[in-house]
Amino acid sequence: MLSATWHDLAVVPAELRLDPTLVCGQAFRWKSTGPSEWTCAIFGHVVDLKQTETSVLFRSLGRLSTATKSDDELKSLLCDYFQLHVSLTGLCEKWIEVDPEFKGLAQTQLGVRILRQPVVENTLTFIASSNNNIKRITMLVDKLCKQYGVSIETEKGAFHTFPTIQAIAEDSKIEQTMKELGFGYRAKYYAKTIQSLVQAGDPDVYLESLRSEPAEVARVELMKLSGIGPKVADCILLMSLDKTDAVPVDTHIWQVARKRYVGKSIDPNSVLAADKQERIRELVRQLNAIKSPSTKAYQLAQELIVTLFSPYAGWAQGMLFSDDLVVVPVAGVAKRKLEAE
DNA sequence: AACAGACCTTATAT
DNA sequence: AATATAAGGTCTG
Repeated sequence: MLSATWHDLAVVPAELRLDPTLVCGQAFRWKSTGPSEWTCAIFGHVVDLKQTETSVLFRSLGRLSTATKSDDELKSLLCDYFQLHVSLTGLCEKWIEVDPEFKGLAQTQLGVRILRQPVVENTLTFIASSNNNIKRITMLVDKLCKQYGVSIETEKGAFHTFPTIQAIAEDSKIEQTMKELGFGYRAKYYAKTIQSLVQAGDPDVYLESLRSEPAEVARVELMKLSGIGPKVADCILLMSLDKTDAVPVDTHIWQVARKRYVGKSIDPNSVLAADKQERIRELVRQLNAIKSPSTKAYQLAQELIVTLFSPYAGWAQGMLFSDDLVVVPVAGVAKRKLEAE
């Protein structure tokens, strides 16, 4: 079989670097298939990506009969997925004006973007993320796809699509199946969430309709689903529902916020309005007073990051989070900086 | 409204 | 080698 030819996504490395973007804990299905090469079954295709010195290339290694044949259409799907209409370098410039210390991140984490992922995939994936680690989340998502997804054969082997809600719903014993796959107590969350999504009509239509709702409304709706609390809801808002100011706060981002801003004074040259500067001082004071993680502590960290980096605070969080991870090349497993220290 | 405790499973630390 | 701790939290009481 003749290999498909590469096409150019036309994006410079400063705007998109695949390696950190695809392993920084927002997407869990891209497989490293070569130096600076990544492969995943998505949009009905097995998409192959390759980072070059000047751009990112893509090609389709195979597809479902229902998927588009057009390279241009696939290209526009990928441009949308990587949200290439957003200028990351432009955002970084703004963030540095507010917080000069962001300059370091703008160098080491440049090219780390927030993806715009299919809502169903993101929702189901992040239910597996609670009280869990990236390595096992990756493994579980892979098992989910192999269990309920569709296999597409390629020259690089078989890749499985992310399953539809309907495909999972056909299983009359979801909880039992997923327990056997290793999901543990989260299996019950899935059984419940799948059930309520099916009852709501077309799950894709419903979940995507949340894109046009205000963030607060969508957040409340998401949290009605079993296994989705405030943190996971914020992940879905940010990574699927276009809420660029949604800032998922976990134990690490809370620590990062404390470490970066407690005890630091606001830069005199900051372009932030006076009332925001005052609010930040107050938030930092309160953040300093709370020594252990709690709902309140997380809310403070969240408001602090939003106040600093709005209207794309979630994107700034993405770089803060990625910075807190260090990739161990040998195992290919993401490990925490703080752990290593 | 706020706050413990429990919780599947796996890997790493002690 | 047995045991504790932590992992992108959520649910329950």
